Amino acid sequence: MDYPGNGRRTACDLCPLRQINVFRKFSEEELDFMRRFKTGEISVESGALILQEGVSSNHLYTVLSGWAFRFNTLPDGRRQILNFALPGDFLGLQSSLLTEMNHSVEALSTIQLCVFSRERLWEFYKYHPTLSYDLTWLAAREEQFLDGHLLNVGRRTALERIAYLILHLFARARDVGLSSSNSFSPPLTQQHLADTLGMSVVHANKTLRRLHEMKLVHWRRKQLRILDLTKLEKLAH
Amino acid sequence: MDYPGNGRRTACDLCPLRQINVFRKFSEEELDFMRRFKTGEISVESGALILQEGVSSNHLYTVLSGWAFRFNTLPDGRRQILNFALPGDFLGLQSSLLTEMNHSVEALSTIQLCVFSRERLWEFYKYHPTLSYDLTWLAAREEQFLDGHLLNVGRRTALERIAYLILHLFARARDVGLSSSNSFSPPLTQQHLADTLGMSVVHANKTLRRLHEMKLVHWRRKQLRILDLTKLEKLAH
DNA sequence: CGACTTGTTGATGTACATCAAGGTACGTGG
DNA sequence: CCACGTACCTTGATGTACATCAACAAGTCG
Repeated sequence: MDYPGNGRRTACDLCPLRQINVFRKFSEEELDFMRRFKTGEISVESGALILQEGVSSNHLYTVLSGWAFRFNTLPDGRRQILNFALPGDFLGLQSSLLTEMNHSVEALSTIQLCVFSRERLWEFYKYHPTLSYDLTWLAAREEQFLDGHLLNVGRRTALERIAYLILHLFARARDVGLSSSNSFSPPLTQQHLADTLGMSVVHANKTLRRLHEMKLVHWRRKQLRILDLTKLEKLAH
Repeated sequence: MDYPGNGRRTACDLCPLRQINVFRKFSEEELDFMRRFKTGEISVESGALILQEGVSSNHLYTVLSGWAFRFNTLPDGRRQILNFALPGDFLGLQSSLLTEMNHSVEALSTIQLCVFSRERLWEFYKYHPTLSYDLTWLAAREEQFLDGHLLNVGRRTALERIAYLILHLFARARDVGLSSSNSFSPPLTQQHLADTLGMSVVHANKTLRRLHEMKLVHWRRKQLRILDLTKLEKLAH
């Protein structure tokens, strides 16, 4: 494969993210294209919907700052959180490629988004193979995350599940520079935790408390400190 | 979006699949490219591994006939089935785009595969935007399936989970012409069922039995007949 | 040569004790 | 006020253990 640099990349590089060494450098031509592709920026308040199931949005987004989560609900209200979106993540690709979205996206904090026109996605593929390759790369990575979460809720015990999720979130936060050496600030309630891991809030609370007593983590007031990374990793397998 | 025909497509169209109306028609040029991209065909016996976690394969596959499943395991042997592969599905895209596979793929029946060279995937993007668009489309669809499965194991009851999975498999089999009006033949054991839905075999058996008693399905000897589609759909939400 | 046992294997069915997880309810605390 | 904490009882799910059943292969006998 003669594609240059097989590391992490994103599609948005006119934004603050350019500084972060996580993403590859774009060529002048690509940057120029991205500038024209971009239609604006918006800010969404915590708790507000960014994308809604069933609705086919005309927009594509990348996250500039803040957190969001993708989720799905059953008619009776049961909710499953599918994954979290952090700076550099793409939102709404599904509704652009497939006929309609089958999940919603809600902001977890105030979130800054870069807006792209969905209609011009095809130009991506037509004129910019490197950028479209990146897009598929992002889709494949998201798939990998989902594989991990499915294994997590399907086959791990409650304690292991929380450990795994904490490590996943920590790694993701670290990758975009949102963590110090052993702590970060996921804007999650225990309800979010429960809905991500497929359990009730009560049980999530009890289990998290247990992790607390084991002195592996310290999670209070939206601040999460990892006290024993090695043991936590061993617990999560 | 001026991309022609926004329906279902696959990347492989030199193969028997061309007949199936599920896939869009390829242009002569695309067909020619695909012919050169293809490096051969192989047949894999039921139970054998097609791709293995951690190993970075040099091959990409499309399924010509037969069933397979993607799965992940924990060090102690607990297994989670992530999804099933049917004719027309792509296998091994992750290992081509990302540094390594984080799941394995095993044949559920004798399976015929079309083999492509992983090294030349980049040519896809460089010279054939329509085909690379298709590839991203497939990745997005797989992501949608995974979203559905995650909601399933995370938030549905055991009974609902089985109902949902049966409907999912039925729809997929129907789409590639592997079903009659109300029955098909998924080559699954109850162990596969349990590992897909995140439950024990015993519980899968009891719950399936309950679905049987409710006269919604009839599943014996690898033959699955749906007796009451409407009720089954209502149960699965 | 074909039909009839027998043994083996892998999948399925079922019972029981145990345990993990759920739901309601009501507390505290920032 | 909303998120977190915790107690209580209930229910859903697990694991072990063992019985059954169909499929297949090999050997036996009419």
